[in-house]
Amino acid sequence: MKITAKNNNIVIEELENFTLEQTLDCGQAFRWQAIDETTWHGVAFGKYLKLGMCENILTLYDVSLEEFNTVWKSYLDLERDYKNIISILSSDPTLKAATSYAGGIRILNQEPWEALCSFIISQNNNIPRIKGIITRLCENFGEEICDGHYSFPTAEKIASLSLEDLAVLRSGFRAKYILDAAKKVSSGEINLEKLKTMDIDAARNELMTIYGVGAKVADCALLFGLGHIDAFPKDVWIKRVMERLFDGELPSCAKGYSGIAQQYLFHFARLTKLEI
DNA sequence: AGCCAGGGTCTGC
DNA sequence: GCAGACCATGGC
Repeated sequence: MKITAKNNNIVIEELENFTLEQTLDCGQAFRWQAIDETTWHGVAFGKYLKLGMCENILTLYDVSLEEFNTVWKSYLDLERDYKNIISILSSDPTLKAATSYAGGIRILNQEPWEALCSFIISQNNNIPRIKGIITRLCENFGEEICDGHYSFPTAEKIASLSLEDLAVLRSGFRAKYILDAAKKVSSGEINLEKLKTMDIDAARNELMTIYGVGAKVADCALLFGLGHIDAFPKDVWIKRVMERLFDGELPSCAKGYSGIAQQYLFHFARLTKLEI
């Protein structure tokens, strides 16, 4: 991986195990849109980003080296050695097959509150509708960053709202869960930053004190927002995978990387519908 | 048209 | 501890 700054852009060459479509549209984040075949844009950490990829060259448009180093390098998980992880996972034939379908996925390091709130919305829901609800959440209660692009609203902002205010989301029974999470986070009753360094089981237990947060939603927050790379969220697809392909348990080679394995398997399962 | 969706809570055994 | 009803909404 070779990083250079030119013409207000950041250009990353020799980047392997990364594709925009798989990373930005694999169901781990819900706010990225394709502009054309090679270009995507969206908002994270309150900043708008447009990025494009041709061959194995990634370009982040209109980004300073400082912004890249402090925000996007970590967000896109560019420093993790996925090549090595894939080779470790590949000692199991099923995981190897999954990585061959989904080898361009990176686990995004999202903002803790955005990840938690997004996956509360995700429960018993489908990805297109999740995206719609989150779009309305940001457009109604976030800040406009540049034309038509909004930040994810803070927990404080949402905590100041009522259930009636949230009706515009059309999020159904999830609205009361969103409110409770926002209140617990904004009051400091739950300190998301602290959960990053906490033992994963203790952190999960704290998250599950939120009304409407069970093990699966908690594990998504841990994996996608709190840096717990060994969290293993079990949604309906992963449950099918575990039953049909693994006899209930992940192979031992996935130890320490179960979150990454999980995302490869999720993408693989949805893509193939397990009709394999 | 009806099943399903990156589930969780509550109730009743 | 565990199965089953129920929860809102809309994508396909």
